[in-house]
Amino acid sequence: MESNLVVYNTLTRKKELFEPLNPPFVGMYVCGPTVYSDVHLGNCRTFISFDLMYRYLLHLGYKVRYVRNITDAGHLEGDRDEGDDKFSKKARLEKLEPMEIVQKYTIGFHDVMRLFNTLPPSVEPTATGHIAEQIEMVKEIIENGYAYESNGTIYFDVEKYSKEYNYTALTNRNIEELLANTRDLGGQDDKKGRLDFALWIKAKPEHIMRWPSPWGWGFPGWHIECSAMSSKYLGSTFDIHGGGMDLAATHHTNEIAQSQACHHSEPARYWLHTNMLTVNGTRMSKSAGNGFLPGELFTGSHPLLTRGYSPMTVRFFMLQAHYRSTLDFSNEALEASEKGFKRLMNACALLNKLKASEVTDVDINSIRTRCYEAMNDDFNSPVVIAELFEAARIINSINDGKSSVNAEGLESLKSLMNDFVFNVLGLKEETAETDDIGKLVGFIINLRLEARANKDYATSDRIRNGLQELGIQLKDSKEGTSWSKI
RNA sequence: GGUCGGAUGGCCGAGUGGCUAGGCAGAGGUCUGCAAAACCUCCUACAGCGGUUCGAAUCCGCUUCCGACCUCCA
Repeated sequence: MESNLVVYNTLTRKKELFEPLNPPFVGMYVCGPTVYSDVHLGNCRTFISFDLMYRYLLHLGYKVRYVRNITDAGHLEGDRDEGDDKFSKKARLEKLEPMEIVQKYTIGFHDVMRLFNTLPPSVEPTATGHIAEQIEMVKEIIENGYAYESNGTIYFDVEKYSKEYNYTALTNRNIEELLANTRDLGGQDDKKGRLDFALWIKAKPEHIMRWPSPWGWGFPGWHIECSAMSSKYLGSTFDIHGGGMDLAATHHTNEIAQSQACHHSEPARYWLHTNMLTVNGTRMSKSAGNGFLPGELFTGSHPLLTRGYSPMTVRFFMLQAHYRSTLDFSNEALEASEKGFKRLMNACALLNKLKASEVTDVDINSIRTRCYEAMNDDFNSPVVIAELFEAARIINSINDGKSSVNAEGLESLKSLMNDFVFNVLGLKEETAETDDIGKLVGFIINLRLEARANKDYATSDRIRNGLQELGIQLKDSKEGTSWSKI
């Protein structure tokens, strides 16, 4: 299988031709959410970005196994041995069992992902469902000499590892300086070096989420789950590993170290990182308290919003920016996206009503070519959208009788929009009109038509204005009156 | 402090050596009973200062400002 897809690889800080290990199969692992609270829009952006990539890879004909985990094991709030695990803390606050918390927010996450029209991953493994695999991996890392036990907790020995491997490959930082800082500040915990991180953590008496292990009762460190689950489902080396940029420095760096220490091979060949969603220029995050919840966005209940925006408006808004750029959130930007999205959807709807002519004076194939070029250039969805607006202009122009297409051109226009708007970008029409409403509106339109024929414009306008208030907009043209939801 | 990434027209955002996206907003026009939608036209920007070049928003250097990561976070 041949493709010209080029992706930006964080490992090399360059765009590289994407060549799967075993075409046509592609293995892609994306770090999923920690389900101890509602996902916010920043999380959603990442998953929408990877949904775009997943959809495009599928569109190109790859057989993709897309693995996205659910983190549901009790990781600590801080990096130290002190403090609660997030689930237990939340469980106490909500007076629930930790696994009730997990269930509640997992369902919430899935609901939101469905609203955003993301395709479900092929496998969605949970950390708690793979404790045995994690323990096995920790054992192997110990056997290979890259980890040590200290009071029932197992730490990864970063200093030792960094002598043989490039620990800072993803971030390009100077390991000597990092280690130097480490020793100065050392002293807390039972670690040898402060860069060392826990693979397995001994449970304190108050910890509810705990499992037996060769080192006593405990729970896995945060990073090991992704290493264990990605290698289980995708092999010790797979094609794409993705996640938010904030995970690169710590989580992904440690994942690479664990996998290398265990399997002696790079876990993934292409590391793809999505950029942050910002509010007033600052990163949206759980801890900063500036996170928008999807629900607040859809209903407009967030204090910073003047009104609500639909899931597809938000998806479209996000796809209008490249996944590696930061994207700033504002009312104005959302409003602009909402109008643009409707324009695109209206054009798609019009497409089914167009009639073919004998001649063609529009060029659809070059638009399609440019869409592929854009997607092949590191999934450049904003450029694809720009091209689709050009197609929308053509569709409207044909509808106005100012341009024409032959049957063949009309078909390629239809497949263009179907492929890119719906399949690749994953957008969908939200104003699914039921037959009943359609019949009702049709009946009212006919009544109004009679009024207009009698030049009774007062009645005609009253009907139009009334419908407008109910969210239905009438549009008069030579061919008759059409309508759409506002 | 270290590492990395930014600064694009009224706003949001692509691009990244010559052809100078796109959406929204704004102006004018066509159409229309009037609207709406649509179409056409206009508004043509790249933080500042130097340098390289026939040519730079795009490359190089400096300056200013902003952000992310280095601590849980997509």
